[in-house]
Amino acid sequence: MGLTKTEIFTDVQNEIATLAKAFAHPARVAILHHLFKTNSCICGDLVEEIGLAQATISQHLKELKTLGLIKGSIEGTSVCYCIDQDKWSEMKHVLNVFFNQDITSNDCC
Amino acid sequence: MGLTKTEIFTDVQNEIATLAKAFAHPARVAILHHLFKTNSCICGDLVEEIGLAQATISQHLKELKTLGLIKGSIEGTSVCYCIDQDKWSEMKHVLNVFFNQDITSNDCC
DNA sequence: AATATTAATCGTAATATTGCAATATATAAA
DNA sequence: TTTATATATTGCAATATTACGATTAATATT
Repeated sequence: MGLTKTEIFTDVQNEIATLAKAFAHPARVAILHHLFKTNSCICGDLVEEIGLAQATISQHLKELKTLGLIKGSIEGTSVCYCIDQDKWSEMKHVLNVFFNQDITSNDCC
Repeated sequence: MGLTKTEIFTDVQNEIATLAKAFAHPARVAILHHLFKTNSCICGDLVEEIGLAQATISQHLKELKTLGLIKGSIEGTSVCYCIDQDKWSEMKHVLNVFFNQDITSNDCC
């Protein structure tokens, strides 16, 4: 099928999955890495930096933008992208709550 | 294509993407939620708990097991699954290093 | 206005993922 | 040994994702 049955899961479960999907492709991880490293707004450099076609990078940027993790502002003919710090913090919080479930659990097998 | 070009990314980038994929589907998040909540080893209850077919749950369990995040031990006819605490901690560390890149960066647009 | 530059979008091909019925396997119980 | 129970595997069908060339759109430059 390939169709996730989102309706049978909780909102939190769906949110975690949606956020995780952002990092589930190395190209998007690389884009975020680069945006952090340069600490400035990058645009077409990403195409050069990462070895993928412009259309592909643009598509990955769109996914990250749709999620709200990055934002872009037009500067002349180019677009300046950067991390959305607020959304990034929010994402970290949601995922950390999930990741830190283990603090009270024990091994059992 | 649908074929990720893993060779053009760093090992860390690929590792982050691979780990994130584990959480990129709500069914796997639900499985992990349940394994934590019961704090004991669950097997076929997951099929009942989550509303997916046995074959589907089994497939998701396999993915989590392949990644090493969970482990299963045979107990009679059933299989007892639980979180692999060591691998879980390792995963948290890798992802947190990635998530905490933001502490030194500023907004720029 | 004409041209160059940059990024988004469209269309398409190929691979991946999700889900399930059916079947296989393996152990427990009778 | 037969039967029941539980899980894994196989074989699809359908949808999603990845990637890219070509095109479009929008602004800058000349």
